[in-house]
Amino acid sequence: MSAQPQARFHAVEKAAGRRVLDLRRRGKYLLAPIDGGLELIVHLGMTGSFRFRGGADGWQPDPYVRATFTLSQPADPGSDADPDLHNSELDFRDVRRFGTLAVVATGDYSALATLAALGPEPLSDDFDPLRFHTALAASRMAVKPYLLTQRPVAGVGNIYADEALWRARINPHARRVGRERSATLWTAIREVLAEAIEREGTTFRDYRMVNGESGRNADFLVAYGQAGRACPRCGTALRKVVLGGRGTTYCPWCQRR
DNA sequence: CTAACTACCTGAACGC
DNA sequence: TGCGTTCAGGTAGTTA
Repeated sequence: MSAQPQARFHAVEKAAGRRVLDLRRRGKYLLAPIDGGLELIVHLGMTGSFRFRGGADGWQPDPYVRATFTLSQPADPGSDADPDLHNSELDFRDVRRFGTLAVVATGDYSALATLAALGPEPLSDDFDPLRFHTALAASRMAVKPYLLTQRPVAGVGNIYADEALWRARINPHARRVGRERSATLWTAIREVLAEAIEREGTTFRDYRMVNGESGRNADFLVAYGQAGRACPRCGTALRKVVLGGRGTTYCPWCQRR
């Protein structure tokens, strides 16, 4: 692989020539164990995407490509790798350059504090409603910024936090969330994420699938980006505030404290 | 230790 | 048209 030296790129040159052993996801992080006892970690940040060159969408690199992975034929004949990918070039495009690439010792996430403290996978059995309530009860933060820390549950960002809190009728400023409401939020998070995944993501501008297609979830957003519109439940105008430095839209009636 | 605030980047949309 | 301001899907670093 080749990459520009960047502040948010850590030891990426160590990935060159390595074989990718696996490719997994935890929250918003992509994790690829590579040989040599190493692990390649990718975070797309706000505007990152992966694109294959020369595919059906005709993608060609532009000035926002920060790294390129050149994939080679698996040396192992028994590999399940796709031989069509031989010599393919996979670009990491990232307009705002908030994305992260890092190579670390396998499982050593000490250089990435958020990953090291990452909460359970929201759609797995590890995401337990009682433990979720315990985490919310232990935090002194407002519930929405706390969700964005990735500690109570992995993978909930600004869009899905607003959507889930609206669905659960919880005020984003709330610092105490009872057991019943925690369970409602637990369900809402799983529903909101599962529906967005079913629609292949939320595209405003930069987010793309690897084949260049947009996700279809943006048209289904009820809260995020809908300030001033009528709440679909009660008709009250949705209100936008800044909370924890992030734009936050909610229904001042349904989500009253 | 937690929580709050700032920095990091570029581009699009908006007001004048 | 042009220019300045604000905002954007996120996390890492610093400070209290």
